[in-house]
Amino acid sequence: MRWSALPPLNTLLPFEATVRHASMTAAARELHVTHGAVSRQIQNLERSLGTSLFERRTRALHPTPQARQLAAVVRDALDQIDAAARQIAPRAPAGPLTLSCEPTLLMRWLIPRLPDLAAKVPDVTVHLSAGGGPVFFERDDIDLAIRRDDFPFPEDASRTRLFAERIGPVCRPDLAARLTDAAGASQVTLLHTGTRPQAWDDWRRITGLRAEPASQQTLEHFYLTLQAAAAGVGVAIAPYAVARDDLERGQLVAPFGFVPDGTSYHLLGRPSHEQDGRVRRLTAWLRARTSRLDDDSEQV
Amino acid sequence: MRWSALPPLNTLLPFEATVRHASMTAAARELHVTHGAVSRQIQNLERSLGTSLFERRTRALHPTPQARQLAAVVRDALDQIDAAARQIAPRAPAGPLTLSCEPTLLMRWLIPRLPDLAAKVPDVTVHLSAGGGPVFFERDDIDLAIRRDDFPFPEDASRTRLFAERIGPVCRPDLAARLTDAAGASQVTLLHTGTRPQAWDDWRRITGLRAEPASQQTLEHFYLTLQAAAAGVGVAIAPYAVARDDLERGQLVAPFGFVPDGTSYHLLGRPSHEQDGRVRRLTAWLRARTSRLDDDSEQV
DNA sequence: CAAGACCGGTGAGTAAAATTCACTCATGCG
DNA sequence: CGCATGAGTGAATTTTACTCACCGGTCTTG
Repeated sequence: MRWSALPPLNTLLPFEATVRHASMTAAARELHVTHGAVSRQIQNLERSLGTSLFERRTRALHPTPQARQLAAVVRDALDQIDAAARQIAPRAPAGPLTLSCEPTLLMRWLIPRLPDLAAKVPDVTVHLSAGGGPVFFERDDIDLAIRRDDFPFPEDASRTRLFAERIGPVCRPDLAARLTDAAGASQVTLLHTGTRPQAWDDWRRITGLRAEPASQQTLEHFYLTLQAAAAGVGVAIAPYAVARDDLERGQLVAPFGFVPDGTSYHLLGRPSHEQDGRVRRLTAWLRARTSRLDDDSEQV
Repeated sequence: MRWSALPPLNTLLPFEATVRHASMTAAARELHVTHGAVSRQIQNLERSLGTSLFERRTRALHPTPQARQLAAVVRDALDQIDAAARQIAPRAPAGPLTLSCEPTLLMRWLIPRLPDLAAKVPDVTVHLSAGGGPVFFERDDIDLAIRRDDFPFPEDASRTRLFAERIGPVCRPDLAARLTDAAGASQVTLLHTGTRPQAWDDWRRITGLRAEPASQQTLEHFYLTLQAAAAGVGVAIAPYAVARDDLERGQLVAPFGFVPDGTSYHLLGRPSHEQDGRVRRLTAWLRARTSRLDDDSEQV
């Protein structure tokens, strides 16, 4: 009998986000779901209340005054619950969190974004550790690890998918023209990476494109390969995530774009830390910052 | 990043009810789910918070102080949301609600409970209408109807299951001895009911018991049949719900108990009234009052 | 002014979550 | 001791949430 008008609680988060953004699509992005999911939850809520909550225009969504008011109440109510939950949650150990990550992703993606991390999640201190392959949380004293799912993850690790791997050839802008020119393509040097020697083969298999190199060269890590590519040594094959900043700066170009190779990067964590607020905030930040990398429209 | 400690919202209602009752089983009863469902939601919540919320003793559950506090916050937060939702929900038309119901269930079950209804749901005025069979909300100006699912319900009606039909023979206490006595059983008069002529056959089929009556008699409605049984005319077959009060008063006894016949009673409503607060409150009251009728332990 | 991007709605299919069912265990009670 | 009661749980099932792929509008842009 109590709370007879209470709407389905699962509709509240999508609703609140939608009102805040005045957009279902934006809310969906924030919540890491599709716009369809938000659309349906809004419909649930409206059906439950028996009222429409938005004025639907074609490109814009206008929350009604009642919707704004309800959203404000919801925000407030959730704030209270969140605060209460925080108080109850076991005090997190104050020490820094150790995050393990592939060397190149670390150097070319994560480190340049540390200032943003420090700004957005000021209460979390992160220790960075370069590493790949199997994760041993206890042995290596690691709290979180970013890994590509090209090997089986520990059974009990918590995992959050971050973004799909997409690879593509990159080179100095002035070399790009040669690649599409049959005569020039055969005079190009292919740059291989020691830690992922099959990358070129993968790319050829996926795209069906051929590459008949004049010569080949292998460097241990992607950051070295990219360095060589930027120096004009040849054409490297690289993950989009690590090449991204160089592409934006114009130091490298990707004449063939990038294609998914079927693998994805995940954030792995100790199951016991799943409800640690710092872990949650760091996870949220990583998800937010990597969601663009997972976006096909960013295929360049 | 906001609300990083927010627990799954669906766990809040079971949690709040469990704290209030200091019992999962009681909370489950209130929410009309099994205790297992509550148990699992509590586990979800505890996992999400990373803390235990109850001290588990064998027969009793003690909410921790933190749990009490969280429950209080949750109550408060849900109150706010409920109030806001109420304000937004379209003003319900003020008129009385018309409830249609089988004549006997109306006379022998609902009418005796009207004082309780008036006490618990004071803001709802109910018009009662005796009727059975197909429901025509519009034509008959009916808002809600209680019906047994022995015929197809309207496609678009909202429906809430209330309780399982259970039938059994009833008679005056002094006649009961005869029924189990082979010689006496054949001298008994079977009382049939016009609106459900196959009830005795159903019962024989379900129980496998035989009844070789000296004579038979048919009366139109169950309330007449029960009246005759109470007068000692013979043995009636009746739904538990309508015989219940007479059994408790000792006017009738049910020497063979009651058995489910596979059908159930449902509350049907106009889909447009589903979010009407008065309909919700009336539905909640009916569910609460009929849940005992649905309880196998009440098989007498 | 057509081509494409963007937004929200939606049918169908799928994944995930909630719930039930049918048990177990532990224990207090007559 | 046998029974009743309340909670936990593995497996199955049902319900709900979500995704995917598409549609129809409309605003933008070359």
